[in-house]
Amino acid sequence: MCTIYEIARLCGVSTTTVSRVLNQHPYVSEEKRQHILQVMEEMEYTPSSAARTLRSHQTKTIAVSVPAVDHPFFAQLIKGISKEALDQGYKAIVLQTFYKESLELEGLQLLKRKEVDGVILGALENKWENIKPLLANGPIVLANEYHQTADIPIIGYDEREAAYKAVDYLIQSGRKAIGFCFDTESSEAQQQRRQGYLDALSAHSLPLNEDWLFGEAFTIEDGFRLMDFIHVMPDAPDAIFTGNDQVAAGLIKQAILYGYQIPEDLAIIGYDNQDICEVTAPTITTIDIPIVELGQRSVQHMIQLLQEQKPLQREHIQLPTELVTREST
Amino acid sequence: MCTIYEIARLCGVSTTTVSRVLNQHPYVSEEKRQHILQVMEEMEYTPSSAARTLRSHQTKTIAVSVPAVDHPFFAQLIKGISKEALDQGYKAIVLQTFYKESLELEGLQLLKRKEVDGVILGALENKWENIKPLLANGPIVLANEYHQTADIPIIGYDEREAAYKAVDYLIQSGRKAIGFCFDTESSEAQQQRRQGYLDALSAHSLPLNEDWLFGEAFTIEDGFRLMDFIHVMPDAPDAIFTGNDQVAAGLIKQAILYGYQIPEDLAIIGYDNQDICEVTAPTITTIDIPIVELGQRSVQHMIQLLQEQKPLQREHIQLPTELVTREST
DNA sequence: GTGAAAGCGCTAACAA
DNA sequence: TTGTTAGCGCTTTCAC
Repeated sequence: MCTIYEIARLCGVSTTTVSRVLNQHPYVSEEKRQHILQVMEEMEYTPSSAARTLRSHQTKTIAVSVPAVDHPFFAQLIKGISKEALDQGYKAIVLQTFYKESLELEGLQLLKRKEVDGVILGALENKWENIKPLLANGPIVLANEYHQTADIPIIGYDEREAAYKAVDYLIQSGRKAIGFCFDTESSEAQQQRRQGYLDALSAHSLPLNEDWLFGEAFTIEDGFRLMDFIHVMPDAPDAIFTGNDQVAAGLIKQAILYGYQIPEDLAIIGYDNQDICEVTAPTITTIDIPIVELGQRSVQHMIQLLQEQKPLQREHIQLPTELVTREST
Repeated sequence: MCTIYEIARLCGVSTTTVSRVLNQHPYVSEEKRQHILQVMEEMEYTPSSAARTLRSHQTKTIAVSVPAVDHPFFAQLIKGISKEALDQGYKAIVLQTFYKESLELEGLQLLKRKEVDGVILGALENKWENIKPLLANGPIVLANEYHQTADIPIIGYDEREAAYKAVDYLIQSGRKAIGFCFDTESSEAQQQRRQGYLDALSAHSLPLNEDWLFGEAFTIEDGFRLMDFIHVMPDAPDAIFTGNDQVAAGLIKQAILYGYQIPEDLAIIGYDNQDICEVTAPTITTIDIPIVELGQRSVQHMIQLLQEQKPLQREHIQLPTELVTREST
C-alpha cells in the first residue's frame, strides 16, 4: 500500500502533480502524466478512499433501507439499485429495518455520521416528522413508497391506478364480493392502493364490506393463514386483490387444499409479477411493476441530486404498471 | 456538523480529552467526562467516520459478493450477513457479479482500496489464483462455496452428504434413472455435490448416464426449458435431483403441463428449502440449509479475523443440512 | 489526569 | 505548468 508521496518521490515531482493526474486535472505535461501513470501501475498504487472522503466530504456511497432483503420485491429493488450505483461509481450499503421504526432510524444515522452521501428509502416505517430533520445531513429519496407532503423526490408508480385496474378487471369478469389485502395500515402507498380499490368499487356501485379488508399480509404463510380465515367466514368474498404475489400464492395453495376451484370459486390477483406467479397451479394474475428500473431511477435521481447540490424538491415520478392476466382470474 | 475541536473548546479541554471520552479511555475525570458527554449531546456531535478510518485504517465495513441479490438463496444469505454485521457495528456493502469474473474482480478492488475491511464471497467466479493475491489487502471468507486448497475460512455445509441423502432417498423409493442438475461446472461446491450424486449411484450399483447431467440450471425459466428438453428425450430419467428449488419448481410446472404425474412419472428434489416449495402443486421435496445462519457465521468469523489480526488459516466449517420430504417424491 | 503536537493520505488555494 | 503548504477530523505518543 503506497501513497501519493511515494509516487511523487519516485517520479521526482510534487504530490500536487500526482494528485492532478489522479483527478484528470488539465495542467500536467503529457510527458509527466505518462510517467506518473506508469509508476502508479508498477507500484500498484490505489488511492485511499478514506483520505479522499475526509477531504472532499463525499463517500461515494448510498444507503438503501428496506424492511428485509429476502422479500422478492425488495431483493429486486436492491438488485437495480446496487447495479446502477456500481455503474456510476458508487457503492450501495444495505440496511434492513425488519419493519421496525427504531432500526430504520438507526440506519439513518449513517447519513448523520456522513458515512453515506444519501439514502434511498424503499419503505417508510417512521412518521415523516422523525425522518425530516435528517435531510439536513443529505438527500433522501423515496422509492416505492409514497408520502403526501414530504419535499423529496418520490419514485414509484400509480398505486391507485394499478389497484383500480385490478379490481375493475375482477368486477368486469362478474365478481361482486371483492376482498383487499394490505400489509401495514401506516404506509401511504398502501392507502393509495386502497383508494384505487374503493374507487373501482364505487365506479361500479358496489358497496364496501369492511370484513373484506385483510391486513398484515406479507408472506406466503400469511396467505395460508388468511385462507384459513376466509374459509370459515360466513360471508366470504368471491375474489381477492392481494398486495403481493407471495400472499396470492399462499391463498391459492391453501384454497386448493380446501377444495376450492380457482378462479371459479375464488378469483385472485397478486401484485409485483414475481417468478412465483408462473409456477403455482393455477398461475397468478398480477400487476407488473418495473421494479429493477425503479431502483435504477432512484439511484440516477440521487446522484443527480448529489451533483447539483441544489435544494431537495418534491417531485413525483410514476413508472407504468400493467395488469398481467393468468389462470387465477 | 461540529468537530471534536468545537466540543473541546466549548468544554475548555483539549481535543485529546474529548477523544478519550469518545473511546472510553479510562484516564478522564468523571466530572469532565460527564460535561463533555452532555455538550456532545447538545451539539448533536457525531464523529466523522472518514477521519477515524484515515487514522485507524479500519472501515468497519464488510463487502458481500454474490452473483445476484434477487436469487432467493443469496437474498437470504445477505439477510443474515447484513443483520449480523449491523449487530456487530459493521456495515455491509453488496456486490453483484452477475456470474461474471470481471465484475467479481472489480468488486474485490474495494479491498485493495481499503474501502472495506474484508470480503465474504458467496460464490466464486474466478480461479483462485486470481483472487489469492488480494489476501494481502485483507481477509476473505468463503460462504457457501468450496475450494480445495485455498487457505481461508470456508463456511458451508457438506454438499456431498446433502446430495447423497437426496439421491439415496430417490433410489430407496425405487427410482433407477436419476438425473442431476447443476449450475456451473466450475464451482467446486457443485462438484462436491455431484460427487455425492455419483457416490449414491455407485453405492446402489447404478450406472451413470451422462445424458442425465444437466448444466446451466439457475432459474424457474431454466426449469421450464429443461423439462421441454427432457420431455423429448428418448431415454428420460424417472427422477431428478435439481440444484435449487427454482429449477425444481419450473420442472414441476412444465411437467404437469405435459401431463406428467408427479411423483409417479417423475420424482423431483430441490435444494435450499425456499418458500416456493410449499406453493407448487405438488409441493417440493428438498434439502434444508440454514442459510441465514450461514451468513451470520461468516460475519462472526470475519470479525474475529479482523480483530485477532492473526494470519488467515484454512478452516472448514460445515453446518447441518436436512432432507425435507414433500409431495414431489 | 491532561494537553501539545504530529500525522493518517489527499486536495486545492496560492505562489512561483 | 509546477510546487509549497495548510488543512480535512481524529488518535496517539510523549511530556508534564
